[in-house]
Amino acid sequence: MTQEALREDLTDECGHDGADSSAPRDTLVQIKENFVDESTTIDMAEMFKALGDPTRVRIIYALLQKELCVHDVCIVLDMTQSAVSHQLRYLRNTRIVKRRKVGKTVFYSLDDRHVEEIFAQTLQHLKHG
Amino acid sequence: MTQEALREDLTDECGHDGADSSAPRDTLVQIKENFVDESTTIDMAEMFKALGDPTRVRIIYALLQKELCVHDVCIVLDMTQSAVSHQLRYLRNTRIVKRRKVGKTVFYSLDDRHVEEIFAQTLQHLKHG
DNA sequence: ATAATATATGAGCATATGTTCATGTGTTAT
DNA sequence: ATAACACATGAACATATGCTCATATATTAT
Repeated sequence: MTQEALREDLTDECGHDGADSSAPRDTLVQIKENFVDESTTIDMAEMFKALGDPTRVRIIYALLQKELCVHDVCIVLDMTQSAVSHQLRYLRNTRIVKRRKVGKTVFYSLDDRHVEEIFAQTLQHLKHG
Repeated sequence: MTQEALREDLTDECGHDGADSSAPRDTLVQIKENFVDESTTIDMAEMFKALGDPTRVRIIYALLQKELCVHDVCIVLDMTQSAVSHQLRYLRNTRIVKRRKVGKTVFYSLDDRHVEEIFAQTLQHLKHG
């Protein structure tokens, strides 16, 4: 998208008449251009959504400590096998966890070292607040 | 909660008969004990949930670059004032953004340096995948 | 005071989410 | 082959979410 096109696109959608915005229009155009592409924005939101549930947070906390089979996750979280399995699938689709099958048992573990960092940063944020 | 009580609590909820779990029971007890407290778990999930929406991700991206008034966020995101205002409130309640009022204008900015780190880590995760 | 501007918010609605329940699939044991 | 076990999954249901619409609040200008 050209800078021209973006400029045209900056018509007002806010129910204002556009007489004044506190930042100069060029600055706003610049901010819009500096965005990562839309698909990445959506992917980031998907990633955070995957982490944005207490059950999934607890699963990740467990897997941070040790690779576990579905059965053991059920025990640690005290939840039904179905609920846990659904959530593990969710986390697998987001590439947060991975599987390893041994006979009829499926072991889950974290698929990414970044998750640990993200958790650490978030804990810092919560303490700071 | 004592270790005894936890051990008692580890009855099977998964529709299994508990004959075998791949990790020894003591290990599972240990994993359960190493959890951060439940309220922190919930807070973390709340935090991620706040980041887990494309609109809010875009707002944060904008504010990462520059403090902006509500009106300007509307322009940059091309969304209605109401929708933006609702989302800003959400982010404010989660302490991700803060307000600064000047006359009738309200400027929003990020309330926490950790958010930038979390975003960076998450982008790394997405590239890795 | 009246109007205009900037933002905030409650209600309503369509869609998404998380769990349960029932059942399916794949593996091991007898 | 049959049963038992470990896990996966579709349907259904209650609740949560994100937007729109209308309206409220607060500040500034005339």
